[in-house]
Amino acid sequence: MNLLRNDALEGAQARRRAQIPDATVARLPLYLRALSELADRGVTTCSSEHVATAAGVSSANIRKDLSHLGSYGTRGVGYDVQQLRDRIAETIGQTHNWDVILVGAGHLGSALAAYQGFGNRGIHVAAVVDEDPALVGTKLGSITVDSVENLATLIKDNGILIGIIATPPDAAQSVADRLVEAGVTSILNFAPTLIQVPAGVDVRQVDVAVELQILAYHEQRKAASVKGGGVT
Amino acid sequence: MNLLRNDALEGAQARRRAQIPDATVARLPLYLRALSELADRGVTTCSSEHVATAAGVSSANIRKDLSHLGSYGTRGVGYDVQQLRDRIAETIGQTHNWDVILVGAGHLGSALAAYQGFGNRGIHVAAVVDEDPALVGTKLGSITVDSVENLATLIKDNGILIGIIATPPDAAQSVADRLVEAGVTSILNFAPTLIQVPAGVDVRQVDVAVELQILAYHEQRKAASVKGGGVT
DNA sequence: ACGATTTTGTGAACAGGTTCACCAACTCTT
DNA sequence: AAGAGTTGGTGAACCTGTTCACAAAATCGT
Repeated sequence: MNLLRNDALEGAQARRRAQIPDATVARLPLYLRALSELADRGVTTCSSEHVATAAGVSSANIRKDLSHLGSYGTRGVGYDVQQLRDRIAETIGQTHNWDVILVGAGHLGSALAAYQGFGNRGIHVAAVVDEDPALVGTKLGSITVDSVENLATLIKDNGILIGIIATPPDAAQSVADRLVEAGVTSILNFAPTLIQVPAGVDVRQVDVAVELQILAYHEQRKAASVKGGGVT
Repeated sequence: MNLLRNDALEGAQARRRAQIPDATVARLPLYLRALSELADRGVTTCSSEHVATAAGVSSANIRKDLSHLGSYGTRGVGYDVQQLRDRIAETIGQTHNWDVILVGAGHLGSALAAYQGFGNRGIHVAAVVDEDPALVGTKLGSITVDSVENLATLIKDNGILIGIIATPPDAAQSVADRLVEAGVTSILNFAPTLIQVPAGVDVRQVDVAVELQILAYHEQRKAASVKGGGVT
Protein backbone atom coordinates (compact mmCIF):
# COMPACT_ATOMS: atom_id res chain seq x y z
CA MET A 1 0.00 0.00 0.00
CA ASN A 2 2.81 2.38 0.87
CA LEU A 3 4.60 1.74 -2.36
CA LEU A 4 1.72 2.75 -4.58
CA ARG A 5 1.00 6.06 -2.96
CA ASN A 6 1.82 8.71 -5.54
CA ASP A 7 0.18 11.71 -3.95
CA ALA A 8 -2.13 12.63 -1.12
CA LEU A 9 -5.31 12.63 -3.18
CA GLU A 10 -4.70 9.18 -4.54
CA GLY A 11 -3.84 8.06 -1.03
CA ALA A 12 -7.29 9.06 0.18
CA GLN A 13 -8.99 7.36 -2.74
CA ALA A 14 -6.96 4.23 -2.25
CA ARG A 15 -8.00 4.16 1.38
CA ARG A 16 -11.63 4.60 0.48
CA ARG A 17 -11.43 1.87 -2.09
CA ALA A 18 -9.35 -0.36 0.11
CA GLN A 19 -10.94 -3.58 1.16
CA ILE A 20 -12.11 -3.49 4.75
CA PRO A 21 -12.47 -7.01 6.16
CA ASP A 22 -16.05 -8.27 6.40
CA ALA A 23 -15.75 -8.90 10.11
CA THR A 24 -14.71 -5.30 10.62
CA VAL A 25 -17.54 -3.92 8.49
CA ALA A 26 -20.02 -5.88 10.57
CA ARG A 27 -18.71 -4.22 13.73
CA LEU A 28 -18.46 -0.63 12.51
CA PRO A 29 -22.18 0.02 13.00
CA LEU A 30 -21.76 -1.14 16.61
CA TYR A 31 -18.94 1.30 17.16
CA LEU A 32 -21.00 4.01 15.58
CA ARG A 33 -23.83 3.33 17.98
CA ALA A 34 -21.48 3.26 20.95
CA LEU A 35 -19.81 6.51 19.90
CA SER A 36 -23.14 8.25 19.39
CA GLU A 37 -24.13 7.28 22.91
CA LEU A 38 -20.86 8.61 24.26
CA ALA A 39 -21.32 11.84 22.33
CA ASP A 40 -24.84 12.19 23.69
CA ARG A 41 -23.46 11.83 27.21
CA GLY A 42 -21.11 14.70 26.47
CA VAL A 43 -17.94 12.63 26.26
CA THR A 44 -15.51 14.24 23.84
CA THR A 45 -12.56 11.87 24.05
CA CYS A 46 -12.36 8.13 24.50
CA SER A 47 -9.81 5.34 24.57
CA SER A 48 -10.06 2.09 22.66
CA GLU A 49 -10.84 0.52 26.03
CA HIS A 50 -13.85 2.82 26.39
CA VAL A 51 -15.25 1.89 23.02
CA ALA A 52 -14.46 -1.73 23.70
CA THR A 53 -16.61 -1.96 26.81
CA ALA A 54 -19.37 0.08 25.19
CA ALA A 55 -19.47 -2.15 22.13
CA GLY A 56 -18.69 -5.46 23.78
CA VAL A 57 -15.48 -6.39 22.00
CA SER A 58 -11.81 -6.41 22.98
CA SER A 59 -9.79 -3.21 22.82
CA ALA A 60 -7.20 -4.86 20.60
CA ASN A 61 -9.99 -5.72 18.19
CA ILE A 62 -11.17 -2.11 18.17
CA ARG A 63 -7.71 -0.79 17.41
CA LYS A 64 -7.14 -3.33 14.65
CA ASP A 65 -10.51 -2.52 13.11
CA LEU A 66 -9.96 1.22 13.25
CA SER A 67 -6.52 0.84 11.72
CA HIS A 68 -8.27 -0.18 8.51
CA LEU A 69 -9.83 3.29 8.26
CA GLY A 70 -6.52 5.02 8.86
CA SER A 71 -4.98 6.64 11.89
CA TYR A 72 -7.39 8.88 13.74
CA GLY A 73 -6.34 8.39 17.34
CA THR A 74 -3.67 10.12 19.39
CA ARG A 75 -1.30 7.95 21.37
CA GLY A 76 -1.45 8.58 25.07
CA VAL A 77 -4.80 10.33 24.64
CA GLY A 78 -7.30 8.30 22.69
CA TYR A 79 -9.83 9.20 20.00
CA ASP A 80 -11.87 12.33 19.48
CA VAL A 81 -15.40 10.98 19.77
CA GLN A 82 -16.94 13.33 17.23
CA GLN A 83 -14.18 12.93 14.68
CA LEU A 84 -14.14 9.14 14.96
CA ARG A 85 -17.92 9.01 14.73
CA ASP A 86 -17.82 11.08 11.55
CA ARG A 87 -15.05 8.99 10.09
CA ILE A 88 -16.93 5.73 10.65
CA ALA A 89 -20.18 7.23 9.40
CA GLU A 90 -18.41 8.30 6.23
CA THR A 91 -16.82 4.88 5.81
CA ILE A 92 -20.04 2.91 6.03
CA GLY A 93 -21.90 5.42 3.91
CA GLN A 94 -24.02 7.04 6.53
CA THR A 95 -23.55 10.56 5.34
CA HIS A 96 -27.02 10.37 3.88
CA ASN A 97 -30.14 8.27 4.41
CA TRP A 98 -30.59 5.14 2.36
CA ASP A 99 -34.06 4.61 1.01
CA VAL A 100 -35.26 1.03 1.28
CA ILE A 101 -38.35 -0.74 0.03
CA LEU A 102 -40.19 -3.16 2.27
CA VAL A 103 -42.10 -6.01 0.67
CA GLY A 104 -44.74 -7.58 2.85
CA ALA A 105 -46.98 -5.65 5.23
CA GLY A 106 -47.91 -8.53 7.50
CA HIS A 107 -46.99 -8.74 11.16
CA LEU A 108 -43.25 -8.53 10.55
CA GLY A 109 -43.60 -5.92 7.86
CA SER A 110 -45.56 -3.59 10.09
CA ALA A 111 -43.09 -4.11 12.91
CA LEU A 112 -40.28 -3.08 10.57
CA ALA A 113 -42.18 -0.12 9.17
CA ALA A 114 -42.85 1.10 12.69
CA TYR A 115 -39.30 0.48 13.86
CA GLN A 116 -37.94 3.56 15.59
CA GLY A 117 -34.25 4.04 15.26
CA PHE A 118 -33.80 3.43 11.56
CA GLY A 119 -33.89 7.17 11.06
CA ASN A 120 -30.84 8.09 13.07
CA ARG A 121 -28.90 5.19 11.63
CA GLY A 122 -29.09 6.12 8.00
CA ILE A 123 -32.03 3.94 6.98
CA HIS A 124 -35.34 5.21 5.67
CA VAL A 125 -38.25 2.99 4.71
CA ALA A 126 -39.38 4.84 1.61
CA ALA A 127 -42.00 2.39 0.36
CA VAL A 128 -44.05 -0.57 1.57
CA VAL A 129 -45.82 -2.89 -0.81
CA ASP A 130 -48.02 -5.93 -0.33
CA GLU A 131 -49.85 -8.39 -2.50
CA ASP A 132 -53.01 -8.42 -0.43
CA PRO A 133 -55.56 -5.89 -1.82
CA ALA A 134 -57.04 -5.60 1.67
CA LEU A 135 -53.79 -4.12 2.94
CA VAL A 136 -53.12 -1.77 0.04
CA GLY A 137 -54.04 1.74 1.02
CA THR A 138 -53.80 1.13 4.75
CA LYS A 139 -51.37 3.21 6.77
CA LEU A 140 -48.34 1.70 8.50
CA GLY A 141 -47.25 4.50 10.76
CA SER A 142 -46.68 7.42 8.43
CA ILE A 143 -46.41 5.42 5.24
CA THR A 144 -49.17 4.07 3.02
CA VAL A 145 -49.02 0.50 1.78
CA ASP A 146 -48.80 0.35 -1.99
CA SER A 147 -49.65 -2.46 -4.36
CA VAL A 148 -46.91 -4.86 -5.28
CA GLU A 149 -47.81 -4.02 -8.87
CA ASN A 150 -46.05 -0.70 -8.39
CA LEU A 151 -42.89 -2.29 -7.02
CA ALA A 152 -40.71 -1.56 -10.03
CA THR A 153 -42.01 1.99 -10.42
CA LEU A 154 -41.44 2.82 -6.77
CA ILE A 155 -37.90 1.46 -6.90
CA LYS A 156 -36.99 3.31 -10.06
CA ASP A 157 -38.64 6.60 -9.16
CA ASN A 158 -36.94 6.72 -5.79
CA GLY A 159 -33.62 5.27 -6.91
CA ILE A 160 -33.93 2.54 -4.29
CA LEU A 161 -31.07 0.06 -4.07
CA ILE A 162 -31.97 -1.91 -0.94
CA GLY A 163 -34.99 -4.15 -0.45
CA ILE A 164 -36.39 -6.00 2.54
CA ILE A 165 -38.33 -9.22 2.07
CA ALA A 166 -40.87 -9.83 4.82
CA THR A 167 -43.20 -12.19 3.01
CA PRO A 168 -44.15 -15.82 3.53
CA PRO A 169 -41.40 -18.24 2.43
CA ASP A 170 -43.00 -19.32 -0.84
CA ALA A 171 -43.20 -15.76 -2.14
CA ALA A 172 -39.61 -14.85 -1.29
CA GLN A 173 -37.90 -16.00 -4.47
CA SER A 174 -40.30 -14.31 -6.86
CA VAL A 175 -40.15 -11.11 -4.84
CA ALA A 176 -36.36 -11.27 -4.96
CA ASP A 177 -36.49 -11.68 -8.72
CA ARG A 178 -38.75 -8.67 -9.09
CA LEU A 179 -36.60 -6.55 -6.80
CA VAL A 180 -33.44 -7.39 -8.70
CA GLU A 181 -35.07 -6.80 -12.05
CA ALA A 182 -36.16 -3.34 -10.90
CA GLY A 183 -32.63 -2.43 -9.89
CA VAL A 184 -32.23 -3.47 -6.26
CA THR A 185 -28.73 -4.77 -5.55
CA SER A 186 -28.96 -5.49 -1.82
CA ILE A 187 -31.58 -7.62 -0.12
CA LEU A 188 -32.33 -8.31 3.50
CA ASN A 189 -34.35 -11.51 3.61
CA PHE A 190 -36.48 -12.42 6.61
CA ALA A 191 -38.21 -15.33 4.92
CA PRO A 192 -36.75 -18.71 5.90
CA THR A 193 -35.89 -19.45 2.29
CA LEU A 194 -32.68 -19.58 0.35
CA ILE A 195 -33.05 -17.05 -2.42
CA GLN A 196 -31.04 -17.15 -5.62
CA VAL A 197 -29.76 -13.87 -7.00
CA PRO A 198 -27.37 -12.94 -9.81
CA ALA A 199 -23.76 -12.06 -9.04
CA GLY A 200 -23.33 -8.52 -7.79
CA VAL A 201 -26.42 -8.64 -5.62
CA ASP A 202 -25.83 -8.93 -1.88
CA VAL A 203 -28.18 -10.91 0.29
CA ARG A 204 -28.26 -11.04 4.05
CA GLN A 205 -30.44 -13.58 5.76
CA VAL A 206 -32.14 -13.14 9.11
CA ASP A 207 -33.83 -16.25 10.41
CA VAL A 208 -35.30 -16.01 13.88
CA ALA A 209 -35.99 -19.71 14.13
CA VAL A 210 -32.39 -20.53 13.30
CA GLU A 211 -31.16 -18.19 16.03
CA LEU A 212 -33.37 -19.92 18.54
CA GLN A 213 -32.32 -23.35 17.33
CA ILE A 214 -28.70 -22.41 17.89
CA LEU A 215 -29.53 -21.34 21.43
CA ALA A 216 -31.45 -24.57 21.93
CA TYR A 217 -28.40 -26.58 20.90
CA HIS A 218 -26.31 -24.88 23.56
CA GLU A 219 -29.06 -25.37 26.13
CA GLN A 220 -29.09 -29.05 25.34
CA ARG A 221 -25.34 -29.21 25.84
CA LYS A 222 -25.60 -27.45 29.17
CA ALA A 223 -28.25 -29.92 30.29
CA ALA A 224 -26.20 -32.89 29.09
CA SER A 225 -23.04 -31.77 30.84
CA VAL A 226 -24.91 -31.40 34.12
CA LYS A 227 -26.66 -34.73 33.81
CA GLY A 228 -23.61 -36.62 32.60
CA GLY A 229 -21.30 -34.88 35.07
CA GLY A 230 -19.51 -33.28 32.17
CA VAL A 231 -16.71 -30.78 31.92
CA THR A 232 -16.02 -29.41 35.41
CA MET B 1 -10.78 -40.08 19.22
CA ASN B 2 -10.19 -43.65 18.07
CA LEU B 3 -7.68 -44.29 20.81
CA LEU B 4 -10.02 -43.38 23.63
CA ARG B 5 -12.91 -45.49 22.56
CA ASN B 6 -13.28 -48.21 25.18
CA ASP B 7 -16.69 -49.47 24.26
CA ALA B 8 -19.58 -48.59 22.02
CA LEU B 9 -21.63 -46.86 24.70
CA GLU B 10 -18.83 -44.58 25.72
CA GLY B 11 -18.16 -43.88 22.08
CA ALA B 12 -21.67 -42.58 21.62
CA GLN B 13 -21.50 -40.43 24.73
CA ALA B 14 -18.16 -39.02 23.71
CA ARG B 15 -19.57 -38.09 20.35
CA ARG B 16 -22.58 -36.41 21.90
CA ARG B 17 -20.40 -34.42 24.25
CA ALA B 18 -17.83 -33.62 21.59
CA GLN B 19 -17.46 -30.01 20.65
CA ILE B 20 -19.11 -29.23 17.35
CA PRO B 21 -17.62 -26.07 15.80
CA ASP B 22 -19.81 -22.99 16.13
CA ALA B 23 -19.88 -22.43 12.40
CA THR B 24 -21.21 -25.94 11.93
CA VAL B 25 -23.87 -25.55 14.62
CA ALA B 26 -25.09 -22.41 12.89
CA ARG B 27 -25.58 -24.35 9.66
CA LEU B 28 -27.22 -27.47 11.02
CA PRO B 29 -30.66 -25.81 11.24
CA LEU B 30 -30.31 -24.92 7.57
CA TYR B 31 -29.55 -28.50 6.67
CA LEU B 32 -32.47 -29.61 8.75
CA ARG B 33 -34.79 -27.29 6.85
CA ALA B 34 -33.39 -28.41 3.52
CA LEU B 35 -33.74 -32.09 4.44
CA SER B 36 -37.30 -31.60 5.64
CA GLU B 37 -38.17 -30.06 2.31
CA LEU B 38 -36.56 -32.95 0.48
CA ALA B 39 -38.45 -35.42 2.66
CA ASP B 40 -41.71 -33.60 1.95
CA ARG B 41 -41.04 -33.92 -1.76
CA GLY B 42 -40.70 -37.66 -1.29
CA VAL B 43 -36.94 -37.81 -1.78
CA THR B 44 -35.51 -40.66 0.26
CA THR B 45 -31.82 -40.41 -0.60
CA CYS B 46 -29.58 -37.47 -1.30
CA SER B 47 -25.96 -36.67 -1.99
CA SER B 48 -23.96 -33.96 -0.25
CA GLU B 49 -24.27 -32.05 -3.52
CA HIS B 50 -28.06 -32.17 -3.21
CA VAL B 51 -28.05 -30.78 0.29
CA ALA B 52 -25.45 -28.24 -0.73
CA THR B 53 -27.57 -26.65 -3.42
CA ALA B 54 -30.66 -26.81 -1.21
CA ALA B 55 -28.90 -25.10 1.68
CA GLY B 56 -26.66 -22.77 -0.29
CA VAL B 57 -23.26 -23.99 0.84
CA SER B 58 -20.50 -26.03 -0.79
CA SER B 59 -20.72 -29.81 -0.78
CA ALA B 60 -17.30 -30.08 0.83
CA ASN B 61 -18.57 -27.89 3.63
CA ILE B 62 -21.58 -30.15 4.10
CA ARG B 63 -19.46 -33.27 4.31
CA LYS B 64 -17.04 -31.69 6.75
CA ASP B 65 -19.91 -30.48 8.91
CA LEU B 66 -21.65 -33.83 8.89
CA SER B 67 -18.43 -35.60 9.75
CA HIS B 68 -18.65 -33.95 13.16
CA LEU B 69 -21.85 -35.89 13.90
CA GLY B 70 -20.32 -39.16 12.82
CA SER B 71 -20.61 -41.25 9.68
CA TYR B 72 -24.13 -41.55 8.42
CA GLY B 73 -23.66 -41.57 4.68
CA THR B 74 -22.92 -44.39 2.30
CA ARG B 75 -20.11 -43.93 -0.19
CA GLY B 76 -21.23 -44.08 -3.76
CA VAL B 77 -24.83 -43.59 -2.65
CA GLY B 78 -25.31 -40.60 -0.38
CA TYR B 79 -27.38 -40.04 2.73
CA ASP B 80 -30.72 -41.44 3.79
CA VAL B 81 -32.81 -38.28 4.05
CA GLN B 82 -34.92 -39.46 6.96
CA GLN B 83 -32.03 -40.86 8.95
CA LEU B 84 -29.86 -37.79 8.44
CA ARG B 85 -32.73 -35.53 9.35
CA ASP B 86 -33.29 -37.44 12.56
CA ARG B 87 -29.61 -37.40 13.39
CA ILE B 88 -29.33 -33.63 12.97
CA ALA B 89 -32.56 -33.05 14.87
CA GLU B 90 -31.21 -35.12 17.73
CA THR B 91 -27.90 -33.26 17.66
CA ILE B 92 -29.35 -29.79 17.88
CA GLY B 93 -31.90 -30.87 20.45
CA GLN B 94 -35.00 -30.85 18.33
CA THR B 95 -36.42 -34.08 19.64
CA HIS B 96 -38.81 -31.99 21.68
CA ASN B 97 -40.20 -28.46 21.58
CA TRP B 98 -38.38 -25.76 23.50
CA ASP B 99 -40.62 -23.40 25.43
CA VAL B 100 -39.55 -19.78 25.16
CA ILE B 101 -40.78 -16.64 26.84
CA LEU B 102 -41.25 -13.48 24.83
CA VAL B 103 -40.85 -10.15 26.58
CA GLY B 104 -42.45 -7.22 24.80
CA ALA B 105 -45.76 -7.37 22.98
CA GLY B 106 -45.27 -4.35 20.74
CA HIS B 107 -45.03 -4.51 16.97
CA LEU B 108 -42.08 -6.85 16.91
CA GLY B 109 -43.38 -8.96 19.78
CA SER B 110 -46.69 -9.58 18.06
CA ALA B 111 -44.89 -10.41 14.85
CA LEU B 112 -42.84 -13.02 16.68
CA ALA B 113 -45.82 -14.41 18.57
CA ALA B 114 -47.66 -14.82 15.29
CA TYR B 115 -44.68 -16.31 13.47
CA GLN B 116 -45.68 -19.49 11.71
CA GLY B 117 -42.95 -22.03 11.42
CA PHE B 118 -41.60 -22.00 14.92
CA GLY B 119 -43.74 -25.02 15.65
CA ASN B 120 -42.21 -27.40 13.18
CA ARG B 121 -38.74 -26.27 14.09
CA GLY B 122 -38.77 -27.10 17.74
CA ILE B 123 -39.66 -23.69 19.14
CA HIS B 124 -42.81 -22.90 21.11
CA VAL B 125 -43.68 -19.47 22.44
CA ALA B 126 -45.09 -20.50 25.80
CA ALA B 127 -45.55 -17.06 27.35
CA VAL B 128 -45.69 -13.41 26.35
CA VAL B 129 -45.35 -10.62 28.88
CA ASP B 130 -45.45 -6.85 28.64
CA GLU B 131 -45.08 -3.90 30.94
CA ASP B 132 -47.96 -1.95 29.47
CA PRO B 133 -51.21 -2.64 31.42
CA ALA B 134 -53.16 -1.82 28.28
CA LEU B 135 -51.64 -4.83 26.52
CA VAL B 136 -51.94 -7.30 29.39
CA GLY B 137 -54.88 -9.58 28.80
CA THR B 138 -55.00 -9.02 25.06
CA LYS B 139 -54.63 -11.97 22.74
CA LEU B 140 -51.66 -12.38 20.44
CA GLY B 141 -52.76 -15.17 18.17
CA SER B 142 -53.60 -18.02 20.51
CA ILE B 143 -51.67 -16.72 23.51
CA THR B 144 -52.70 -14.16 26.10
CA VAL B 145 -50.29 -11.40 27.09
CA ASP B 146 -49.38 -11.63 30.74
CA SER B 147 -48.00 -8.97 33.05
CA VAL B 148 -44.25 -8.64 33.34
CA GLU B 149 -44.80 -9.04 37.08
CA ASN B 150 -45.40 -12.71 36.47
CA LEU B 151 -42.22 -13.17 34.48
CA ALA B 152 -40.36 -15.19 37.09
CA THR B 153 -43.37 -17.34 37.92
CA LEU B 154 -44.04 -18.14 34.28
CA ILE B 155 -40.42 -19.08 33.69
CA LYS B 156 -40.19 -21.31 36.73
CA ASP B 157 -43.57 -22.97 36.33
CA ASN B 158 -42.88 -23.86 32.72
CA GLY B 159 -39.20 -24.64 33.15
CA ILE B 160 -38.36 -22.11 30.47
CA LEU B 161 -34.67 -21.70 29.60
CA ILE B 162 -34.82 -19.41 26.57
CA GLY B 163 -36.03 -15.82 26.50
CA ILE B 164 -36.63 -13.33 23.71
CA ILE B 165 -36.23 -9.61 24.34
CA ALA B 166 -38.41 -7.50 22.04
CA THR B 167 -38.58 -4.34 24.10
CA PRO B 168 -37.34 -0.79 23.56
CA PRO B 169 -33.54 -0.47 23.99
CA ASP B 170 -33.60 1.14 27.42
CA ALA B 171 -35.59 -1.72 28.94
CA ALA B 172 -33.40 -4.48 27.53
CA GLN B 173 -30.80 -4.71 30.28
CA SER B 174 -33.26 -4.82 33.15
CA VAL B 175 -35.35 -7.42 31.32
CA ALA B 176 -32.22 -9.47 30.75
CA ASP B 177 -31.40 -9.28 34.45
CA ARG B 178 -34.85 -10.46 35.40
CA LEU B 179 -34.78 -13.27 32.88
CA VAL B 180 -31.43 -14.52 34.13
CA GLU B 181 -32.47 -14.27 37.74
CA ALA B 182 -35.55 -16.36 37.00
CA GLY B 183 -33.44 -19.11 35.43
CA VAL B 184 -33.18 -18.30 31.76
CA THR B 185 -29.77 -19.20 30.35
CA SER B 186 -30.21 -18.27 26.69
CA ILE B 187 -31.38 -14.93 25.37
CA LEU B 188 -32.25 -13.74 21.91
CA ASN B 189 -32.03 -9.95 21.97
CA PHE B 190 -33.74 -7.82 19.34
CA ALA B 191 -33.12 -4.55 21.14
CA PRO B 192 -30.19 -2.57 19.73
CA THR B 193 -28.43 -2.68 23.07
CA LEU B 194 -25.44 -4.54 24.40
CA ILE B 195 -26.70 -6.57 27.33
CA GLN B 196 -24.44 -7.80 30.11
CA VAL B 197 -25.08 -11.29 31.42
CA PRO B 198 -23.20 -13.58 33.79
CA ALA B 199 -20.97 -16.33 32.45
CA GLY B 200 -22.89 -19.39 31.35
CA VAL B 201 -25.68 -17.38 29.78
CA ASP B 202 -25.73 -17.27 25.98
CA VAL B 203 -26.85 -14.17 24.15
CA ARG B 204 -27.52 -13.82 20.47
CA GLN B 205 -28.10 -10.39 19.05
CA VAL B 206 -30.32 -9.58 16.09
CA ASP B 207 -30.11 -5.99 14.93
CA VAL B 208 -32.03 -5.16 11.80
CA ALA B 209 -30.49 -1.71 11.46
CA VAL B 210 -26.99 -3.18 11.59
CA GLU B 211 -27.85 -5.64 8.83
CA LEU B 212 -29.08 -2.79 6.65
CA GLN B 213 -26.05 -0.69 7.45
CA ILE B 214 -23.79 -3.51 6.31
CA LEU B 215 -25.70 -3.69 3.05
CA ALA B 216 -25.47 0.08 2.72
CA TYR B 217 -21.70 -0.10 3.08
CA HIS B 218 -21.49 -2.51 0.18
CA GLU B 219 -23.85 -0.39 -1.88
CA GLN B 220 -21.62 2.58 -1.31
CA ARG B 221 -18.63 0.60 -2.48
CA LYS B 222 -20.45 -0.51 -5.61
CA ALA B 223 -21.35 3.11 -6.36
CA ALA B 224 -17.79 4.28 -5.71
CA SER B 225 -16.25 1.63 -7.94
CA VAL B 226 -18.52 2.62 -10.80
CA LYS B 227 -17.92 6.32 -10.37
CA GLY B 228 -14.17 5.98 -9.83
CA GLY B 229 -13.76 3.40 -12.58
CA GLY B 230 -12.83 0.83 -9.98
CA VAL B 231 -12.06 -2.86 -10.14
CA THR B 232 -13.26 -3.95 -13.61
C1' DA C 1 -16.07 -61.19 -11.34
C1' DC C 2 -14.19 -56.99 -12.36
C1' DG C 3 -13.58 -52.48 -14.11
C1' DA C 4 -15.97 -47.99 -14.39
C1' DT C 5 -18.41 -44.71 -11.80
C1' DT C 6 -20.20 -42.41 -7.96
C1' DT C 7 -19.87 -40.34 -3.56
C1' DT C 8 -18.36 -40.14 1.26
C1' DG C 9 -14.91 -39.03 4.79
C1' DT C 10 -10.72 -36.73 5.83
C1' DG C 11 -5.88 -35.09 5.98
C1' DA C 12 -3.52 -31.12 4.16
C1' DA C 13 -3.27 -26.63 2.36
C1' DC C 14 -5.16 -22.26 2.55
C1' DA C 15 -7.63 -18.02 4.12
C1' DG C 16 -9.49 -15.00 7.36
C1' DG C 17 -9.86 -13.19 11.91
C1' DT C 18 -8.40 -12.51 16.76
C1' DT C 19 -5.16 -11.95 20.34
C1' DC C 20 -0.64 -10.89 21.99
C1' DA C 21 3.22 -8.13 22.79
C1' DC C 22 5.59 -4.29 22.25
C1' DC C 23 7.22 0.11 20.14
C1' DA C 24 6.11 4.86 19.27
C1' DA C 25 3.99 8.98 20.49
C1' DC C 26 1.55 11.72 23.41
C1' DT C 27 0.50 14.04 28.34
C1' DC C 28 1.51 15.08 33.06
C1' DT C 29 4.25 15.90 37.06
C1' DT C 30 8.06 17.59 39.28
C1' DA D 1 13.54 19.02 30.65
C1' DA D 2 13.30 14.52 31.87
C1' DG D 3 11.11 10.60 33.69
C1' DA D 4 6.69 8.23 34.57
C1' DG D 5 2.45 6.90 32.87
C1' DT D 6 -0.91 6.23 29.16
C1' DT D 7 -2.64 4.75 24.83
C1' DG D 8 -2.69 4.00 19.67
C1' DG D 9 -0.73 1.29 15.81
C1' DT D 10 1.07 -2.95 14.16
C1' DG D 11 3.79 -7.15 13.13
C1' DA D 12 3.72 -11.91 14.72
C1' DA D 13 1.60 -15.81 16.65
C1' DC D 14 -2.36 -18.24 17.11
C1' DC D 15 -6.87 -20.03 16.22
C1' DT D 16 -10.94 -21.11 13.50
C1' DG D 17 -13.05 -22.18 9.42
C1' DT D 18 -13.13 -23.32 4.34
C1' DT D 19 -11.52 -25.46 0.28
C1' DC D 20 -8.88 -28.89 -2.07
C1' DA D 21 -7.65 -33.34 -3.38
C1' DC D 22 -7.80 -37.99 -2.98
C1' DA D 23 -8.23 -42.69 -0.90
C1' DA D 24 -11.91 -45.82 0.64
C1' DA D 25 -16.19 -47.91 -0.09
C1' DA D 26 -20.22 -48.53 -2.20
C1' DT D 27 -23.14 -49.42 -6.81
C1' DC D 28 -23.74 -50.56 -11.65
C1' DG D 29 -22.96 -52.58 -16.13
C1' DT D 30 -21.23 -56.10 -18.71
